[in-house]
Amino acid sequence: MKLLESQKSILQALKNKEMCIVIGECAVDYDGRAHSNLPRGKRMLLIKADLSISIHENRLIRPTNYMMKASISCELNDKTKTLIIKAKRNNPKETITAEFTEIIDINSYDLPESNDLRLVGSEKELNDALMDDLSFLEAGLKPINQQQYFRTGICDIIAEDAKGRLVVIELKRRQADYGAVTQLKRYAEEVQKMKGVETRGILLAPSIRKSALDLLKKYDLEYFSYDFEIKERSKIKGINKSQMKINEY
Amino acid sequence: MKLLESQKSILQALKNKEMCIVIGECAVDYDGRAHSNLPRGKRMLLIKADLSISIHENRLIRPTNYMMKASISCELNDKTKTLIIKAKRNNPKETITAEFTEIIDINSYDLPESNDLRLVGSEKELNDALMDDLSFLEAGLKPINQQQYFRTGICDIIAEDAKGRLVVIELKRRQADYGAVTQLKRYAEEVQKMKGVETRGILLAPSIRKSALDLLKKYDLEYFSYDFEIKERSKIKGINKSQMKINEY
DNA sequence: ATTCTCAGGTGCCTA
DNA sequence: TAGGCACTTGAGAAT
Repeated sequence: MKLLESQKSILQALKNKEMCIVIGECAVDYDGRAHSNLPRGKRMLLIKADLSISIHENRLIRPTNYMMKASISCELNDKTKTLIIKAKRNNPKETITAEFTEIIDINSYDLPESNDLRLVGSEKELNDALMDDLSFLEAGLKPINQQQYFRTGICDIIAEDAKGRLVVIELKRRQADYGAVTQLKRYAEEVQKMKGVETRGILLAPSIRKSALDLLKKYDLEYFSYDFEIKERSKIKGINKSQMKINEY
Repeated sequence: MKLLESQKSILQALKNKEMCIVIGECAVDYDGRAHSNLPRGKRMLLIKADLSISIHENRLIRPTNYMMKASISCELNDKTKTLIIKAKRNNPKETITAEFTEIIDINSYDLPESNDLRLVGSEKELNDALMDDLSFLEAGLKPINQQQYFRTGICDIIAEDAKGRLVVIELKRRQADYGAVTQLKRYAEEVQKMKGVETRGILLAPSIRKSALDLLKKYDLEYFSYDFEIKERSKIKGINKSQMKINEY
């Protein structure tokens, strides 16, 4: 495929905000937050309407190189007989240079930009489901706040238990790790300090890494496991407190 | 484009391990770790040689739906006059169903699978650069171990300082956050307990979030900032200890 | 196969 | 704009 013709196709696609797919032999350099080099080889370059650009090899889901909200240029180098697609941006300052020695195919498509993926089973949704009925987790538990911003982070749920103690809840949709425990610890401390009231911290997750459980115990926090299912909406099916010997409150 | 013809193209591409790009109007359902639904719309479906599959809208770098190492099938539904591409896998058990009501274009390309991206500036590389000359960080600092596996994680660097104290070093290639501090804290405690020797913990990062620095101080850990540059190899340019008032050792 | 961590993480939201 | 964090995180390395 002629390079001049290719250049015209790409510029046209950019102008029309069409999804543009370039197949060809290229070498790719990236410089910015890191530095990478991809030797000459056959790849697919993808430009989207929002000026995101990515270079895909014939493996993996993630592209080898990528940039969002790029300034994209496409120029011919008459000396080297190559077509050079450059993507640049500031903040962070970075550059992708794809030098095509051969263009195998170019296709552009007018695909309307949309954003209508409906996702069920996110943490946010589980959070809402839990807030609907906290007594499910423990009798007498009443919701106070959700997604409360602290200096040290964002606390999933704050509630009050039957004995009037504050309860900080950190919810995870998958196995809890160290991060989950240290998050909960931070929020529990924050609440304790702010309110000066005895505060419990509960980590709620489908499972927990053994070492994270050790840390949790050390911090005097509690862990409950739970199951959930996802159909039309997320639904919390059951809570199991027996995995951990908890002092009876 | 005829659906029957499309089906043949896709099956052929799968057989030949070609990168296959399908453009068309489709609705996509995902069920597995979560559940998602994408209403009918024009999109690009990408199948690669390693049987990874992804559905891209005309925006963002990441696909709306994706699966790696999938079992991919492609069948006609004569009643609904649709072409159905299904991707399945076990562990985790999940399914993507893309139902095409219209195929706009299909192209397949024989792109050899390769894996030759050379990336400079990874944390691993910076780690190696630092290990080459730890005295750069502090006079008299001697490396003992690198990437040591603990029960609680993997410690970047362990060294011994001029006074014979153990030093645990956590290195970050970008701004240090809570996670970096709690990681370091864990490893420092682990080493302290194992060896029964006074142990210092040093966090080394280009910068640190203010709240993370507060936590670090609370834990009696140290923070040094550093600059690095990435050309052929990563190189640590300088270390600045003055950002924090550190007790003189 | 599980565990663990990095990533040029990306993307979303809110103060 | 920066902070904080979820993500069907993905991807690789080590156990």
